[in-house]
Amino acid sequence: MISNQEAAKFIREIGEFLEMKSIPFKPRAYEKAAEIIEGLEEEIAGIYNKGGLKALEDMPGIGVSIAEKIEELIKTGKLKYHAGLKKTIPVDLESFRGVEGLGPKTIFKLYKKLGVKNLKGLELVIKLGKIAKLKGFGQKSEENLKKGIAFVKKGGGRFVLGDILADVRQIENQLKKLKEVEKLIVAGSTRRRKETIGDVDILITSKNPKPIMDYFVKMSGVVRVTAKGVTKSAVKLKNGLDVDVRVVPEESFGAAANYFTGSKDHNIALRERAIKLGYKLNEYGLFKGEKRIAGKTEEDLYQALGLVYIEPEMRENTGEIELAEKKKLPKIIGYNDLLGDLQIQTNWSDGGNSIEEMARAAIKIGLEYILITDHTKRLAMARGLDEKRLKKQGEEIDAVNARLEREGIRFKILKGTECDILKDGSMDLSDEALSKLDIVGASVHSYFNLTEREQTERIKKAMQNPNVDIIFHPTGRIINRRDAYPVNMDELIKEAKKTGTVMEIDAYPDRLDLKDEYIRKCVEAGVKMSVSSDAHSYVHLPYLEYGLSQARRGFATKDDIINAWPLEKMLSFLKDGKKKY
DNA sequence: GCCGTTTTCGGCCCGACTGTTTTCAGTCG
Repeated sequence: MISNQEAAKFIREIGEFLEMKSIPFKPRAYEKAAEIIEGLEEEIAGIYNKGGLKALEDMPGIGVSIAEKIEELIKTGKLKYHAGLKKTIPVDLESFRGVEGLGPKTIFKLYKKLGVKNLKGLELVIKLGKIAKLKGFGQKSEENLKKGIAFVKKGGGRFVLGDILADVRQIENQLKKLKEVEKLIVAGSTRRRKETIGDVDILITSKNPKPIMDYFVKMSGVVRVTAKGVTKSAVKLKNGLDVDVRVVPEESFGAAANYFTGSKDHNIALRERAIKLGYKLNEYGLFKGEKRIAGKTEEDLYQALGLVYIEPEMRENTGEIELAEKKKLPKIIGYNDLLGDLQIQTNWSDGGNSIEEMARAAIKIGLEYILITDHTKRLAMARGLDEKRLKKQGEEIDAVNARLEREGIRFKILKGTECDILKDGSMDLSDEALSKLDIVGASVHSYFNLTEREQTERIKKAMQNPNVDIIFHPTGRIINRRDAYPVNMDELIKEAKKTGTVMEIDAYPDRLDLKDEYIRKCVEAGVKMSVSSDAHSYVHLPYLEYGLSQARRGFATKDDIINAWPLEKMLSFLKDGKKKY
């Protein structure tokens, strides 16, 4: 059966072929449809099997013509229209994907003039020095293509937010020190807190932008200047990160902030809304004819469009605009709302610090409680605890709690575990040992290659254990390194609801597991979640911020996140939830 | 090709920058 990715690829390529032929408007329609298909959570083949052509046509951006093409793809795995186009222009579009500055028109020109059909062919003609001699091309175009190819081959270049946010904040602070800089924000996917970001967009207001641009392109760490103008410059840093700076007039700051924060889909939806209301929206403001009616702040902009303010993390055009229109946007959890951290490893297993060190670090960042969750014996590599050592650890926790109390510190260390879920769904520790803990977390660390059915049953069985309170990092993915294990999340969420089990949002920067779309599903299903750092050292505690970003992207409120609740409320919720089951 | 509070035809987001041109096409966000 054809996957959403594959179907989207066919549709997108049709758009690109039509673009090569300079056919107006159709390319956009195909591109849009491809994006819709790619973004679907459900399998398109499943949608078709359930509801037929009609169900496809009912999707936004997909009409009769594209629906029929999808039908053909699902039924035959092939698409005649696509094949016909590819026959007349036999280029491997996929191979060029991601090369900067190389769009359909250029690919077409290279094919017609030089017979280039794929990336390899392009590399060859570059080597032969044929590009620069082509009409419309020059030395620079050849250089840029070369660099673009090298970059793609190096691995695409999306950065894990948590890996580069510190660098970004440093640049931010450097620029803020310039006296010409008035207002400054980091916009783009960084502001939306996407789990990975492609580049960084910085927005500045200034009456005298030239010195800012001069400074920016010479900042330490800059290896290449890709654009330098009066209002826009762009550089590449040593670590491969692209950073753009834009200078905008003060009165346009809100509109520009909105525009450069994106997402692109959110912006397009806002612009279409503006047009419907008889306005025009661009990065300089909201205009009625020639007159600017809003755009100094984002708040006034949304208001003028008849919307309540939408937090950056929610701006993905996945329903937030409709909710804002009806004033039904949820009040998402804030960055200071956590009272505890429910996943912390110590030097009892593979952590770097003692229980007391972790506790004192948590106190310092304002938390009121933590749960100690060292690994269990199956993870021998991590010096996992058996029942005996777990009992001993409990004694140490009691001792540290007593010490803190004597010092008059209001703080509680809870006894817990990150218990391995074994292959058959049973627990790595005895029920007796688990029942003595305050909170039990359970997680998968082995047999990632089970079938979806087996993996789903395995985790469901863990949820059915009356001692298990939270499923840690429920999908096991590591961003940029390892995909989630195959598992049916809808079924797990249903089972979590049924059994009163909490799902974790692991805040470790390359985990962020659950991801935003699953968080939203939990919110909708009324399944509670925890946001935890998974800290293996006290320096990891600030990772909670990334978990909160993810929770906000998933529309979670304080009410959805149990460690935003006072200790007693949280503990009694966990007890009751499992008892009912 | 898609869409609809200007609806079943006639619009489709919009501006900056680059590299090549010598007024603009292509790409990007």
